[in-house]
Amino acid sequence: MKRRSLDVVAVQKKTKTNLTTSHLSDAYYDHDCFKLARSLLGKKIVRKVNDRRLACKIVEVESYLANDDKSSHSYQHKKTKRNEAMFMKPGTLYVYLTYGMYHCMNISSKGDGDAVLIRAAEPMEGVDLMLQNRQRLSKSNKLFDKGVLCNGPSKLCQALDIGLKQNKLNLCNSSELWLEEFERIPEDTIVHTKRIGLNVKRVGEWAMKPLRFYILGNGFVSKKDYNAEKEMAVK
DNA sequence: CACTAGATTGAT
DNA sequence: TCAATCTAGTGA
Repeated sequence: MKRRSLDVVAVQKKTKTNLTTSHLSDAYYDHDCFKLARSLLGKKIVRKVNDRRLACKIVEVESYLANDDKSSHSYQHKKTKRNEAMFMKPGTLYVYLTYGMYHCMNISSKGDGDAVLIRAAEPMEGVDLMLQNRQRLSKSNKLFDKGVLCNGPSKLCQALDIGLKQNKLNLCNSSELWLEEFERIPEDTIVHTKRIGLNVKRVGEWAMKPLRFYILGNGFVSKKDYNAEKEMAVK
């Protein structure tokens, strides 16, 4: 009896050690929503299913704020059953169902109710399995290629098989989903532009705010803003 | 309770 | 340009 409990402790210690070497830490996520959003670009999302490792590089994100941002689920810090994860500690995953059939994944940042939507990623590891997931979860009969695997928030969730089961998951200590350091993205190669899919009539000025960030020149972004890119070239 | 619109995707 | 598909949010 005594012997067995010691073994359990040993296993836990070993797991913890492994986690600290690869997982981005609590401290990493504890930054305001703008700063975290931009720093997420170039990081690697790692998903483990049935001992298979899937991974992709984050190339596009958006910030959603809890104050006056009418487009945010946490608008005016309103907490509901759906958006609870946005108010949990930085590094908590917020997954929600949209249009009755798709999922989107966000990461809670510092700031009560603020979160970052992961909009697109570049497939890196386990591409075959990601293709299978997409093929299985989408209704399409067509065969997908690598280019359209993760170039949208719900496509990404399909490719990584992320749904409501993963809502409220802690990215700092989960063995099924976490972030790793990967590539440093220089500030001057980050495009700042308005967010996608917002109803201007309903959201007002917040629909125009530059709260979408993506890696300049990356081919796995969901939608490029050539005007914003041109503006950058001038500077 | 009835009704509406949505942080999307894929087909026409 | 439009349908799929369903729930949170709103208002009676």
